[in-house]
Amino acid sequence: MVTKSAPKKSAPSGDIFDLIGKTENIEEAAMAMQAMSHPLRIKILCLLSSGEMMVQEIVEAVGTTQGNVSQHLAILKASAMIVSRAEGKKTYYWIQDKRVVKIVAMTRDVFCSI
Amino acid sequence: MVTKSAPKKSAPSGDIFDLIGKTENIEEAAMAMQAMSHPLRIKILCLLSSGEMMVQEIVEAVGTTQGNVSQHLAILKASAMIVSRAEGKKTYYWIQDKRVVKIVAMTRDVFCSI
DNA sequence: AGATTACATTAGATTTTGCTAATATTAGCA
DNA sequence: TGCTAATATTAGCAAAATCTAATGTAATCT
Repeated sequence: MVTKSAPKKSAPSGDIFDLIGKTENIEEAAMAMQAMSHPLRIKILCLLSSGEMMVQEIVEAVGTTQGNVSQHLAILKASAMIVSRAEGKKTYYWIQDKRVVKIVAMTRDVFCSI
Repeated sequence: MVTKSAPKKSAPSGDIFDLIGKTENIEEAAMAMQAMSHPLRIKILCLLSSGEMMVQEIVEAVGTTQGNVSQHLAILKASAMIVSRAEGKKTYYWIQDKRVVKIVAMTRDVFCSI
């Protein structure tokens, strides 16, 4: 995840299409997409779109085992989709960059028919 | 891919975040993400972002075998990322819904550091 | 300290994905 | 018709992803 405190893109215009056509970063983009390309992980991202949650809450919301949820949370965290904070026995996860939510929402908007 | 000739979303406000929180369509969104989550397929989408191309052009641009490119094109087409038109021996592929390009561009923008 | 709660990690089996190499198909041309 | 060009499809294998079930770890409580 790139913080926007300093300009990072090659073209400074701010146009989101600036990167298209370049062949750099393709691998990173593919890895990010892959982190999002699982129903359970998308569900977790949607849950976290309204704020932070602890693991047990996520487990109850998605309906699978705690171990499995931890695995998926680890994948999302490794790709910088989410961040976490430990508080006693509990760990809270949340989405730092709201653009992640926007990417998921756009994808649902474009590809889902309901 | 949902054409926008009629309202399809549950809330008519047009807000892209309307879908977040709902659990429908998660599978479809995950499948769409998965179709995009390969470096070669992202590269193809970026190539097609500036207009249609025939297979041989794509093969030359991405540097792999023709069979492999056809396989990836088939995956993109099956998920409605791209469409195609046969013209004699040639087949042209293109992106119909520019929001696909936007999703890819946003992902690169958010997750790539250059 | 011992028990419990909340979470992370691991191993192993299964499924899916992706590549290569070969073959099929279809259109146009000599 | 036979040949070539453009693309699609298939089989088989290697690698990656995913799940289940079990175990590890650290914090809290009695």
